[in-house]
Amino acid sequence: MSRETHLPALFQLFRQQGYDGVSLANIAQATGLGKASLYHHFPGGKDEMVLATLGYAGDWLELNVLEPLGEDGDARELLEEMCDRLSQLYDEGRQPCILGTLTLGPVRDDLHEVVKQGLARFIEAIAQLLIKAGLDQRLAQERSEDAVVMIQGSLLVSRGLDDPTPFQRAMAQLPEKLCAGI
Amino acid sequence: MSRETHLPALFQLFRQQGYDGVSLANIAQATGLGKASLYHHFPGGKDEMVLATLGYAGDWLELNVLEPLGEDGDARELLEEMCDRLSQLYDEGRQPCILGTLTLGPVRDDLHEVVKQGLARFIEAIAQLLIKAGLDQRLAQERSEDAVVMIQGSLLVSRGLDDPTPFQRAMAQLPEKLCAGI
DNA sequence: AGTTCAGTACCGAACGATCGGTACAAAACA
DNA sequence: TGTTTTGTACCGATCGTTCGGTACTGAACT
Repeated sequence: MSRETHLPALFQLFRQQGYDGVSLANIAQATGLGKASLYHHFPGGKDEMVLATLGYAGDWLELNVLEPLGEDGDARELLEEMCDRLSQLYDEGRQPCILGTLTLGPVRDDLHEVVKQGLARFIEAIAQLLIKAGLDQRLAQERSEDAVVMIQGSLLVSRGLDDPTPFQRAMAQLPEKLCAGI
Repeated sequence: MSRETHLPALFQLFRQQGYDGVSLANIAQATGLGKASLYHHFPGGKDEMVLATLGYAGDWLELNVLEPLGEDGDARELLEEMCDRLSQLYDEGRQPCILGTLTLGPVRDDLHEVVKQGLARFIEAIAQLLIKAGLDQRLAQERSEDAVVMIQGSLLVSRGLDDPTPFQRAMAQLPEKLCAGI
Protein backbone atom coordinates (compact mmCIF):
# COMPACT_ATOMS: atom_id res chain seq x y z
CA MET A 1 0.00 0.00 0.00
CA SER A 2 1.69 3.14 -1.18
CA ARG A 3 0.60 6.52 -0.04
CA GLU A 4 -1.15 7.17 -3.34
CA THR A 5 -3.52 4.37 -2.46
CA HIS A 6 -5.10 6.40 0.28
CA LEU A 7 -5.22 9.79 -1.41
CA PRO A 8 -8.76 9.30 -2.75
CA ALA A 9 -10.02 8.74 0.78
CA LEU A 10 -8.18 11.84 2.00
CA PHE A 11 -9.59 13.77 -0.93
CA GLN A 12 -13.14 12.91 0.03
CA LEU A 13 -12.53 13.89 3.63
CA PHE A 14 -10.84 17.22 3.00
CA ARG A 15 -13.19 18.39 0.25
CA GLN A 16 -16.22 17.77 2.44
CA GLN A 17 -14.98 18.83 5.84
CA GLY A 18 -12.07 21.15 5.23
CA TYR A 19 -8.78 21.20 7.04
CA ASP A 20 -10.01 21.85 10.54
CA GLY A 21 -13.00 19.59 10.17
CA VAL A 22 -10.85 16.53 9.59
CA SER A 23 -8.98 14.94 12.47
CA LEU A 24 -6.28 12.31 12.32
CA ALA A 25 -8.78 9.95 13.90
CA ASN A 26 -11.11 10.54 10.94
CA ILE A 27 -8.30 9.89 8.49
CA ALA A 28 -7.21 6.77 10.32
CA GLN A 29 -10.74 5.43 10.17
CA ALA A 30 -11.28 6.35 6.52
CA THR A 31 -8.03 4.77 5.39
CA GLY A 32 -8.06 1.86 7.80
CA LEU A 33 -4.58 2.81 8.89
CA GLY A 34 -3.23 3.44 12.35
CA LYS A 35 -1.74 6.76 13.22
CA ALA A 36 1.76 5.31 13.09
CA SER A 37 1.16 4.17 9.54
CA LEU A 38 -0.15 7.57 8.55
CA TYR A 39 3.00 9.17 9.85
CA HIS A 40 5.03 6.61 8.00
CA HIS A 41 3.44 7.60 4.68
CA PHE A 42 3.20 11.31 5.53
CA PRO A 43 6.11 12.18 7.82
CA GLY A 44 5.10 15.83 7.62
CA GLY A 45 1.86 15.09 9.42
CA LYS A 46 -1.50 16.60 8.65
CA ASP A 47 -0.01 19.42 6.62
CA GLU A 48 1.69 16.98 4.29
CA MET A 49 -1.52 14.99 4.03
CA VAL A 50 -3.59 17.93 2.84
CA LEU A 51 -0.82 19.12 0.54
CA ALA A 52 -0.52 15.67 -1.02
CA THR A 53 -4.27 15.59 -1.41
CA LEU A 54 -4.24 18.94 -3.18
CA GLY A 55 -1.52 17.64 -5.45
CA TYR A 56 -3.58 14.58 -6.22
CA ALA A 57 -6.64 16.68 -7.02
CA GLY A 58 -4.58 19.10 -9.06
CA ASP A 59 -3.11 16.29 -11.13
CA TRP A 60 -6.57 14.89 -11.78
CA LEU A 61 -7.86 18.29 -12.82
CA GLU A 62 -4.90 18.96 -15.04
CA LEU A 63 -5.06 15.59 -16.76
CA ASN A 64 -8.80 15.17 -17.16
CA VAL A 65 -10.11 18.72 -17.42
CA LEU A 66 -7.50 21.29 -18.35
CA GLU A 67 -5.25 19.37 -20.71
CA PRO A 68 -8.11 18.40 -23.05
CA LEU A 69 -8.85 22.12 -23.39
CA GLY A 70 -5.59 22.49 -25.28
CA GLU A 71 -6.45 19.95 -27.95
CA ASP A 72 -7.57 20.96 -31.39
CA GLY A 73 -11.27 21.29 -32.01
CA ASP A 74 -14.26 23.54 -31.74
CA ALA A 75 -14.09 25.74 -28.67
CA ARG A 76 -17.74 25.18 -27.86
CA GLU A 77 -17.36 21.41 -27.97
CA LEU A 78 -14.21 21.49 -25.90
CA LEU A 79 -15.97 23.52 -23.23
CA GLU A 80 -18.94 21.19 -23.22
CA GLU A 81 -16.59 18.32 -22.68
CA MET A 82 -14.94 20.24 -19.85
CA CYS A 83 -18.32 20.72 -18.21
CA ASP A 84 -18.97 17.00 -18.47
CA ARG A 85 -15.70 16.25 -16.73
CA LEU A 86 -16.46 18.81 -14.05
CA SER A 87 -19.90 17.33 -13.49
CA GLN A 88 -18.18 14.02 -12.95
CA LEU A 89 -15.63 15.53 -10.57
CA TYR A 90 -18.32 17.23 -8.52
CA ASP A 91 -20.83 14.39 -8.84
CA GLU A 92 -23.42 16.55 -10.61
CA GLY A 93 -23.18 19.19 -7.92
CA ARG A 94 -23.47 16.93 -4.92
CA GLN A 95 -19.80 17.14 -3.99
CA PRO A 96 -17.91 20.34 -3.15
CA CYS A 97 -14.67 21.52 -4.70
CA ILE A 98 -11.63 21.06 -2.50
CA LEU A 99 -10.30 24.44 -3.64
CA GLY A 100 -13.45 26.14 -2.44
CA THR A 101 -13.59 24.23 0.81
CA LEU A 102 -10.00 25.09 1.62
CA THR A 103 -10.36 28.70 0.43
CA LEU A 104 -12.91 29.41 3.10
CA GLY A 105 -12.00 28.61 6.65
CA PRO A 106 -9.03 29.90 8.62
CA VAL A 107 -6.11 31.24 6.63
CA ARG A 108 -3.21 28.79 6.59
CA ASP A 109 -0.63 30.64 4.57
CA ASP A 110 1.04 27.67 2.88
CA LEU A 111 -2.29 26.06 2.00
CA HIS A 112 -3.68 29.34 0.77
CA GLU A 113 -0.80 29.72 -1.65
CA VAL A 114 -1.41 26.30 -3.18
CA VAL A 115 -5.13 26.94 -3.49
CA LYS A 116 -4.40 30.30 -5.09
CA GLN A 117 -2.18 28.68 -7.70
CA GLY A 118 -4.86 26.08 -8.39
CA LEU A 119 -7.55 28.67 -9.00
CA ALA A 120 -5.22 30.76 -11.14
CA ARG A 121 -4.23 27.73 -13.21
CA PHE A 122 -7.88 26.88 -13.79
CA ILE A 123 -8.67 30.39 -14.97
CA GLU A 124 -5.60 30.54 -17.14
CA ALA A 125 -6.39 27.27 -18.93
CA ILE A 126 -9.86 28.47 -19.92
CA ALA A 127 -8.55 31.86 -20.97
CA GLN A 128 -5.98 30.22 -23.24
CA LEU A 129 -8.73 28.36 -25.03
CA LEU A 130 -10.83 31.48 -25.49
CA ILE A 131 -7.86 33.43 -26.80
CA LYS A 132 -7.07 30.65 -29.25
CA ALA A 133 -10.72 30.79 -30.33
CA GLY A 134 -10.23 34.42 -31.25
CA LEU A 135 -11.38 36.31 -28.20
CA ASP A 136 -9.69 39.49 -27.07
CA GLN A 137 -7.18 38.75 -24.33
CA ARG A 138 -8.76 41.00 -21.74
CA LEU A 139 -12.23 39.69 -22.44
CA ALA A 140 -10.97 36.11 -22.34
CA GLN A 141 -9.44 36.72 -18.93
CA GLU A 142 -12.66 38.19 -17.58
CA ARG A 143 -14.87 35.47 -19.00
CA SER A 144 -12.70 32.69 -17.65
CA GLU A 145 -12.76 34.34 -14.25
CA ASP A 146 -16.53 34.46 -14.54
CA ALA A 147 -16.52 30.77 -15.41
CA VAL A 148 -14.69 29.83 -12.22
CA VAL A 149 -16.95 32.19 -10.29
CA MET A 150 -19.97 30.38 -11.69
CA ILE A 151 -18.53 26.96 -10.96
CA GLN A 152 -17.55 27.73 -7.39
CA GLY A 153 -20.63 29.79 -6.68
CA SER A 154 -23.04 27.25 -8.05
CA LEU A 155 -21.32 24.49 -6.10
CA LEU A 156 -21.62 26.51 -2.92
CA VAL A 157 -25.26 27.37 -3.52
CA SER A 158 -26.07 23.79 -4.47
CA ARG A 159 -24.54 22.58 -1.27
CA GLY A 160 -26.15 25.30 0.79
CA LEU A 161 -29.60 24.66 -0.62
CA ASP A 162 -29.18 20.89 -0.63
CA ASP A 163 -30.16 20.98 -4.27
CA PRO A 164 -27.74 20.21 -7.14
CA THR A 165 -29.77 21.96 -9.83
CA PRO A 166 -28.02 25.36 -9.59
CA PHE A 167 -24.75 23.64 -10.43
CA GLN A 168 -26.32 21.63 -13.21
CA ARG A 169 -27.86 24.74 -14.74
CA ALA A 170 -24.53 26.52 -14.50
CA MET A 171 -22.80 23.69 -16.34
CA ALA A 172 -25.45 23.77 -19.04
CA GLN A 173 -25.09 27.51 -19.59
CA LEU A 174 -21.34 27.82 -19.26
CA PRO A 175 -20.20 26.94 -22.82
CA GLU A 176 -22.67 29.33 -24.40
CA LYS A 177 -21.79 32.17 -22.04
CA LEU A 178 -18.08 31.73 -22.67
CA CYS A 179 -18.39 31.45 -26.45
CA ALA A 180 -20.88 34.24 -26.97
CA GLY A 181 -19.85 36.37 -29.92
CA ILE A 182 -17.15 34.05 -31.22
CA MET B 1 -22.58 44.65 28.50
CA SER B 2 -25.34 42.60 26.94
CA ARG B 3 -24.73 39.73 24.64
CA GLU B 4 -25.58 41.85 21.60
CA THR B 5 -22.55 43.95 22.39
CA HIS B 6 -20.24 41.13 21.42
CA LEU B 7 -22.04 39.84 18.33
CA PRO B 8 -20.07 41.99 15.89
CA ALA B 9 -16.83 40.48 17.17
CA LEU B 10 -18.28 36.98 16.86
CA PHE B 11 -19.48 37.83 13.37
CA GLN B 12 -16.00 38.79 12.25
CA LEU B 13 -14.53 35.62 13.69
CA PHE B 14 -17.04 33.16 12.28
CA ARG B 15 -17.23 34.68 8.80
CA GLN B 16 -13.47 34.55 8.43
CA GLN B 17 -12.61 31.29 10.14
CA GLY B 18 -15.76 29.22 10.11
CA TYR B 19 -17.17 27.14 12.91
CA ASP B 20 -14.26 24.77 13.44
CA GLY B 21 -11.68 27.45 12.88
CA VAL B 22 -12.86 29.48 15.84
CA SER B 23 -12.10 28.31 19.37
CA LEU B 24 -13.59 29.62 22.57
CA ALA B 25 -10.13 30.94 23.38
CA ASN B 26 -10.31 33.03 20.20
CA ILE B 27 -13.74 34.31 21.11
CA ALA B 28 -12.67 35.12 24.64
CA GLN B 29 -9.75 37.12 23.33
CA ALA B 30 -11.79 38.92 20.68
CA THR B 31 -14.53 39.92 23.10
CA GLY B 32 -12.29 40.56 26.07
CA LEU B 33 -14.42 38.19 28.12
CA GLY B 34 -13.35 35.12 30.04
CA LYS B 35 -14.50 31.79 28.73
CA ALA B 36 -16.80 31.37 31.70
CA SER B 37 -18.42 34.73 30.99
CA LEU B 38 -19.22 33.61 27.48
CA TYR B 39 -21.33 30.85 28.97
CA HIS B 40 -23.22 33.45 30.95
CA HIS B 41 -24.34 35.20 27.76
CA PHE B 42 -24.62 32.05 25.66
CA PRO B 43 -25.67 29.19 27.94
CA GLY B 44 -25.95 26.92 24.91
CA GLY B 45 -22.22 27.18 24.31
CA LYS B 46 -20.51 27.48 20.96
CA ASP B 47 -23.61 26.35 19.08
CA GLU B 48 -25.66 29.16 20.55
CA MET B 49 -22.88 31.61 19.78
CA VAL B 50 -22.79 30.79 16.09
CA LEU B 51 -26.57 30.68 15.90
CA ALA B 52 -26.87 34.09 17.55
CA THR B 53 -24.24 35.38 15.15
CA LEU B 54 -26.21 34.09 12.18
CA GLY B 55 -29.30 35.77 13.54
CA TYR B 56 -27.41 39.02 13.90
CA ALA B 57 -26.12 38.81 10.34
CA GLY B 58 -29.53 37.79 9.04
CA ASP B 59 -31.16 40.78 10.69
CA TRP B 60 -28.58 43.11 9.20
CA LEU B 61 -29.09 41.63 5.76
CA GLU B 62 -32.85 41.79 6.02
CA LEU B 63 -32.89 45.38 7.23
CA ASN B 64 -30.20 46.92 5.07
CA VAL B 65 -30.27 44.84 1.90
CA LEU B 66 -33.46 42.88 1.38
CA GLU B 67 -36.07 45.19 2.81
CA PRO B 68 -35.09 48.12 0.56
CA LEU B 69 -35.69 45.81 -2.41
CA GLY B 70 -39.38 45.91 -1.60
CA GLU B 71 -39.68 49.67 -1.83
CA ASP B 72 -41.16 51.41 -4.82
CA GLY B 73 -38.82 52.50 -7.53
CA ASP B 74 -36.97 51.48 -10.64
CA ALA B 75 -35.80 47.88 -10.44
CA ARG B 76 -32.42 48.71 -11.88
CA GLU B 77 -31.80 51.42 -9.33
CA LEU B 78 -32.96 49.25 -6.47
CA LEU B 79 -30.55 46.54 -7.53
CA GLU B 80 -27.70 48.99 -7.83
CA GLU B 81 -28.43 50.13 -4.32
CA MET B 82 -28.46 46.52 -3.19
CA CYS B 83 -25.03 45.99 -4.71
CA ASP B 84 -23.76 49.03 -2.88
CA ARG B 85 -24.99 47.64 0.43
CA LEU B 86 -23.47 44.27 -0.36
CA SER B 87 -20.15 45.88 -1.21
CA GLN B 88 -20.28 47.50 2.18
CA LEU B 89 -21.16 44.24 3.91
CA TYR B 90 -18.32 42.40 2.22
CA ASP B 91 -15.89 45.33 2.36
CA GLU B 92 -15.54 45.53 -1.44
CA GLY B 93 -14.78 41.84 -1.65
CA ARG B 94 -12.17 41.69 1.08
CA GLN B 95 -14.47 39.99 3.59
CA PRO B 96 -16.20 36.63 3.10
CA CYS B 97 -19.90 35.92 3.52
CA ILE B 98 -20.75 34.06 6.70
CA LEU B 99 -23.30 31.98 4.81
CA GLY B 100 -20.65 30.80 2.41
CA THR B 101 -18.09 30.17 5.11
CA LEU B 102 -20.53 28.09 7.12
CA THR B 103 -21.90 26.30 4.05
CA LEU B 104 -18.56 24.69 3.37
CA GLY B 105 -16.90 22.80 6.14
CA PRO B 106 -18.30 19.86 8.07
CA VAL B 107 -22.04 19.40 8.01
CA ARG B 108 -23.63 20.47 11.28
CA ASP B 109 -27.27 19.73 10.65
CA ASP B 110 -28.81 22.54 12.71
CA LEU B 111 -26.39 25.11 11.33
CA HIS B 112 -26.92 23.86 7.81
CA GLU B 113 -30.66 24.39 8.10
CA VAL B 114 -30.24 28.02 9.19
CA VAL B 115 -27.77 28.71 6.41
CA LYS B 116 -30.14 27.10 3.93
CA GLN B 117 -32.97 29.36 5.02
CA GLY B 118 -30.70 32.38 4.74
CA LEU B 119 -29.68 31.58 1.17
CA ALA B 120 -33.27 30.81 0.20
CA ARG B 121 -34.47 34.07 1.72
CA PHE B 122 -31.86 36.00 -0.20
CA ILE B 123 -32.85 34.39 -3.49
CA GLU B 124 -36.52 34.89 -2.80
CA ALA B 125 -36.16 38.60 -2.07
CA ILE B 126 -34.43 39.25 -5.38
CA ALA B 127 -36.93 37.09 -7.26
CA GLN B 128 -39.82 39.08 -5.79
CA LEU B 129 -38.34 42.28 -7.12
CA LEU B 130 -37.82 40.83 -10.59
CA ILE B 131 -41.36 39.48 -10.70
CA LYS B 132 -42.72 42.85 -9.66
CA ALA B 133 -40.64 44.37 -12.44
CA GLY B 134 -42.48 42.20 -14.91
CA LEU B 135 -40.27 39.17 -15.31
CA ASP B 136 -41.68 35.70 -15.76
CA GLN B 137 -41.75 33.85 -12.46
CA ARG B 138 -39.57 30.98 -13.56
CA LEU B 139 -37.02 33.28 -15.17
CA ALA B 140 -37.00 35.49 -12.09
CA GLN B 141 -36.26 32.51 -9.88
CA GLU B 142 -33.39 31.39 -12.11
CA ARG B 143 -31.89 34.84 -12.39
CA SER B 144 -32.00 35.47 -8.66
CA GLU B 145 -30.33 32.12 -8.09
CA ASP B 146 -27.68 33.18 -10.58
CA ALA B 147 -27.26 36.41 -8.66
CA VAL B 148 -26.50 34.61 -5.41
CA VAL B 149 -24.23 32.26 -7.33
CA MET B 150 -22.31 35.24 -8.67
CA ILE B 151 -22.11 36.90 -5.28
CA GLN B 152 -20.91 33.81 -3.44
CA GLY B 153 -18.67 32.66 -6.27
CA SER B 154 -17.02 36.00 -6.76
CA LEU B 155 -16.44 36.33 -3.02
CA LEU B 156 -14.82 32.93 -2.93
CA VAL B 157 -12.64 33.61 -5.96
CA SER B 158 -11.68 37.02 -4.63
CA ARG B 159 -10.60 35.47 -1.38
CA GLY B 160 -8.84 32.59 -3.10
CA LEU B 161 -6.91 34.85 -5.43
CA ASP B 162 -6.27 37.50 -2.77
CA ASP B 163 -7.75 40.00 -5.20
CA PRO B 164 -11.10 41.75 -4.65
CA THR B 165 -11.61 42.70 -8.30
CA PRO B 166 -13.66 39.64 -9.27
CA PHE B 167 -16.23 40.57 -6.64
CA GLN B 168 -16.18 44.21 -7.67
CA ARG B 169 -16.74 43.32 -11.31
CA ALA B 170 -19.57 41.00 -10.32
CA MET B 171 -21.25 43.80 -8.39
CA ALA B 172 -20.90 46.14 -11.34
CA GLN B 173 -22.45 43.65 -13.78
CA LEU B 174 -25.17 42.27 -11.55
CA PRO B 175 -27.95 44.86 -12.03
CA GLU B 176 -27.64 44.76 -15.81
CA LYS B 177 -27.62 40.97 -15.92
CA LEU B 178 -30.70 40.73 -13.74
CA CYS B 179 -32.65 43.40 -15.57
CA ALA B 180 -31.79 42.33 -19.12
CA GLY B 181 -34.87 42.41 -21.26
CA ILE B 182 -37.11 44.23 -18.81
C1' DA C 1 -31.77 55.45 57.08
C1' DG C 2 -29.64 50.90 56.80
C1' DT C 3 -29.93 46.03 55.59
C1' DT C 4 -31.19 42.19 53.08
C1' DC C 5 -31.55 40.01 48.79
C1' DA C 6 -32.23 38.56 44.10
C1' DG C 7 -30.19 39.33 39.68
C1' DT C 8 -26.59 40.44 36.35
C1' DA C 9 -21.91 40.34 34.82
C1' DC C 10 -17.79 38.41 35.24
C1' DC C 11 -13.66 35.38 36.19
C1' DG C 12 -9.89 31.68 37.63
C1' DA C 13 -9.34 27.08 37.82
C1' DA C 14 -10.22 22.84 36.61
C1' DC C 15 -12.87 19.03 34.15
C1' DG C 16 -12.79 15.00 30.73
C1' DA C 17 -12.09 14.49 25.97
C1' DT C 18 -9.70 15.00 21.92
C1' DC C 19 -6.20 17.26 19.29
C1' DG C 20 -1.71 16.46 16.38
C1' DG C 21 2.38 14.06 17.08
C1' DT C 22 6.10 10.59 18.84
C1' DA C 23 8.71 6.42 20.65
C1' DC C 24 9.32 1.79 20.24
C1' DA C 25 8.94 -2.87 19.53
C1' DA C 26 6.41 -6.61 17.26
C1' DA C 27 5.05 -8.21 12.89
C1' DA C 28 5.18 -8.71 7.98
C1' DC C 29 7.65 -8.96 4.07
C1' DA C 30 12.05 -9.05 1.24
C1' DT D 1 18.93 -11.51 7.33
C1' DG D 2 17.39 -6.49 6.79
C1' DT D 3 13.69 -3.40 5.57
C1' DT D 4 9.06 -1.79 5.54
C1' DT D 5 4.89 -1.43 7.82
C1' DT D 6 2.05 -1.47 11.77
C1' DG D 7 -0.19 -1.64 16.81
C1' DT D 8 0.15 0.16 21.26
C1' DA D 9 1.04 3.20 24.44
C1' DC D 10 2.01 7.62 25.42
C1' DC D 11 3.01 12.87 25.27
C1' DG D 12 1.89 17.96 25.93
C1' DA D 13 -1.45 21.08 24.23
C1' DT D 14 -5.84 22.53 23.35
C1' DC D 15 -10.68 21.58 22.81
C1' DG D 16 -15.57 22.88 24.70
C1' DT D 17 -17.53 22.95 29.10
C1' DT D 18 -18.54 23.46 34.11
C1' DC D 19 -17.84 24.74 38.92
C1' DG D 20 -17.47 27.77 42.65
C1' DG D 21 -17.18 32.17 43.70
C1' DT D 22 -16.55 37.60 43.45
C1' DA D 23 -18.19 42.37 42.42
C1' DC D 24 -21.71 45.29 41.65
C1' DT D 25 -26.52 46.81 41.15
C1' DG D 26 -31.19 48.21 42.07
C1' DA D 27 -35.40 46.87 44.39
C1' DA D 28 -37.59 45.25 48.79
C1' DC D 29 -37.92 45.14 53.54
C1' DT D 30 -37.15 46.87 58.55
